[in-house]
Formats: sequence, structure tokens, C-alpha cells
Amino acid sequence: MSGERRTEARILEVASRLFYERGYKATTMRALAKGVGIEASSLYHHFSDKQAILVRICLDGMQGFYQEALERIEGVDDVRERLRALIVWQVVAEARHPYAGRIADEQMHALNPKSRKQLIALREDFEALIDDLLGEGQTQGIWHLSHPRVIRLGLIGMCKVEHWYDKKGALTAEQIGEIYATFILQALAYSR
Amino acid sequence: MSGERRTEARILEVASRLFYERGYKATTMRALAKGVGIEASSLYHHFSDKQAILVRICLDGMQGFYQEALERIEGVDDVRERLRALIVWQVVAEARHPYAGRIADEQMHALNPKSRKQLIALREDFEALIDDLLGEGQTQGIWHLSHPRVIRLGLIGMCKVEHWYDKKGALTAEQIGEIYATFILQALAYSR
DNA sequence: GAGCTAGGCTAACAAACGTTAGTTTGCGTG
DNA sequence: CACGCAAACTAACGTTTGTTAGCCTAGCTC
Repeated sequence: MSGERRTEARILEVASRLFYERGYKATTMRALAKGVGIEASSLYHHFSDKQAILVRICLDGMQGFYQEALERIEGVDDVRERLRALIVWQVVAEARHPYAGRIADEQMHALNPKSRKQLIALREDFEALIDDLLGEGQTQGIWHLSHPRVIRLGLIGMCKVEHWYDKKGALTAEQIGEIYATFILQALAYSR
Repeated sequence: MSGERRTEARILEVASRLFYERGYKATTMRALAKGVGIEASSLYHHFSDKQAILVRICLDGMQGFYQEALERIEGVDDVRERLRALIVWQVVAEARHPYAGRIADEQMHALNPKSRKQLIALREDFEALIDDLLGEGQTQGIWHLSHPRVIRLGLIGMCKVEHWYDKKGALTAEQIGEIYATFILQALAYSR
């Protein structure tokens, strides 16, 4: 049985789901262990403590999200297409790594200060990506926003589909992302 | 000192803030009591148990929100203006009753099944309001949406400003709501 | 085959938790 | 003034929680 090298991955998987469904504090180590199929004390062979599990989920998730965001706009020249790519990616990312995004949002208070700072920094990096993009469009005369930051916050809020997105629904995450991207670009095109 | 008839209101106030900041489970009755300025056991003179406090916050908040939503569109004829009113109200409501909206979203898992059902029903009533509105605009030929439900979900997500709205910021909640309403109506006008 | 390690187990601890019991205090009313 | 009640208190309860200690076993290495 010890050939199963996946225990750590399974812990992260189950923990993500439970932290998402019940919250960090309300998820007990015993419940987590039961979900994985081992005893609570065995969790400590893979993680130093409960906090370390949360840190891994939040930081690894956010790091990967930001990294792929960069990759997806690399080499794309048109401002509109870069923005479209980022919007689609936000939606797709939530579908691909379910729970991680919302945990990072909602369980941030449960993180130790150091990790929380890192997480906030990563999020701000991503936000800066969008702010820059909105600024570029502005200087290029593609749109005219009097409150770009408020719009940016709205865009990000719009893309938080995790709490209703259904894998078995009629639309894929890509399709939903495209719908939002088109919607947003339409509004931007006629902004003043 | 018993002339202070506000203890119950203060409990709800402090509990809202703590449930929002730390989550329901992570908020202890002792911490709540300390915030109010009484002992933990004294909380049980005002509420039967911890759960009852959460129920009050979620259900009363949602009930009030839905009620005023109805009032705000009553007598408004133009579809676009009704939608604008609902969008502004969503933003304003979060600023007026801080925490309540996000608690209802995030701590729903901590609610007993019965109250959870009631809360979901209220939320669905509100969502139906927007769906109807979007449908009306469609039949009147004001916009053409191929996926109105997805758009509705996006609109609601956009209005969740509670986690960044700043009372002392440059913009009032009304102003932010107007910005979003204008943005959304612009996108709708050119949708196909 | 001896010995090490990874990864599981059982049992237990100390702290923290929601809640209850019983008491005290001060105000308003008959 | 006696009484009832609202609202606070102190003290304690039983449970749950994160975590630790110590033991066992299978598989790999020398």
C-alpha cells in the first residue's frame, strides 16, 4: 500500500473540497483523514500541521493561476484580445481547479500573516495586469473609462463563476468566458 | 444599565462583523461576547443558541434586501430603468448592511437545512426578478441575449462589492452602482 | 538478513468550545 | 414594599479539536 505515492495529492484534493464546502476552521483533521481514507495522525506524515495544508492550497493555486495568466497573454498583440484572454482564463481556471479560488478569497483570514501577505501580493500582481491592459486601451483610444479601477473590480467579480458553474451544464467554461469577454468588450467599446 | 435596550442589536452587529471576518465556526461565543462587552453566557438571554444568531443575520438581511428591491422597481415603467435600479440597489445594499450579503453567501453551509432552504428561496426570488427583466427587454427588442441566465449570474457577481468597498473612498455606493448600471446597459444595448 | 525509512496505526493530552445551572442585581408595577 | 422579570454574572459540564508519542509493518539497500 505504501507504493501509493498519491496520498499527499489526495489530501490536498479532499482538503480543497472540504475547506470550500465547510470552511477551514469547520473542517476537522479527522474529517479530512476520513475523506482520504487514513487516520488523522497520519496526515502529519505529509504536512506539518493543518495550516500548512491551507497554505499549499492557496499559494500553489494562486501561483499557478498567475503563471498561466502570463503565458496566455504572451505574444498577443491586440489589447482587446489580451483582455479577452485574461477574462476567459479567469473563468476557465475556476473550472479547472475547483475550490482553490474561492478558498483563497474566503479563507484568507485563516492564513498566517506571512502567507496572507504573499497571497495578496500575487493577487495584486494579477490585478495590475488588468489595470495595465485597461490603461493601454485608454491611451490607444479604444475606450474611455472614468473609473478604470472600479470597472476592473467589476470584471473580476463577474468572472467568479465557481459557486454556480456546473461541469455537466450545457456550456463549457471556455464558452462562458467568451460570453463574458464579448459582453465586457462591447461595454468598453461604447464607454465614455 | 438595563435601560440599554440595544444589546440584541449590538450582538447582531458584532456577530455580523465577526462572522464576516472569521467565519461562523471560527467565531466563538466568548469572542462575540467580548466584542459586545458582556459574558458569553449572557448571550443566551437574547438568542437560544449560536445558530439562531446566524439565522437572524442571514434571513432578516436577505428578507430586507428583497423587500426593498421590490419597492425600488415599483412604479418604474422603463425596463432599462428598472434594471438600473436593481443594479444600484445591489451595490447600495452591501454598503448599507455591511457583511450580511457575504455571510449569506459564504456561511450558508453553516445554516441548518430549513433556514438554508428559506435563504435559497429568497435569493431565487430576487434572481427571478432580474431574469424577468432581462426577458422583458428581450421581447421588447431592446437587447438580444443568447444566454440570459449566464449574463444574469455575471451581473450579480459584478455587484458583489462588499469585499473592497470603502466607506471613506472617493465614490459613494450609489455612484459605483451607477457606473456598473451604465456599463451593463451599454453592453446589453449592443448585444446580439 | 540486518537495518533504515515511509507511512500507516492506536491512544492520549491539553486547550478550546458551546452550552447549562444557579445566583445576583436593579428597575417597573401592583 | 413586595414581587416579577430582564439581564447580567461565575462556575462548571461534556465534547470536540489539533497535535503528539509510541508502535507496527512492508519494502528497499547494503
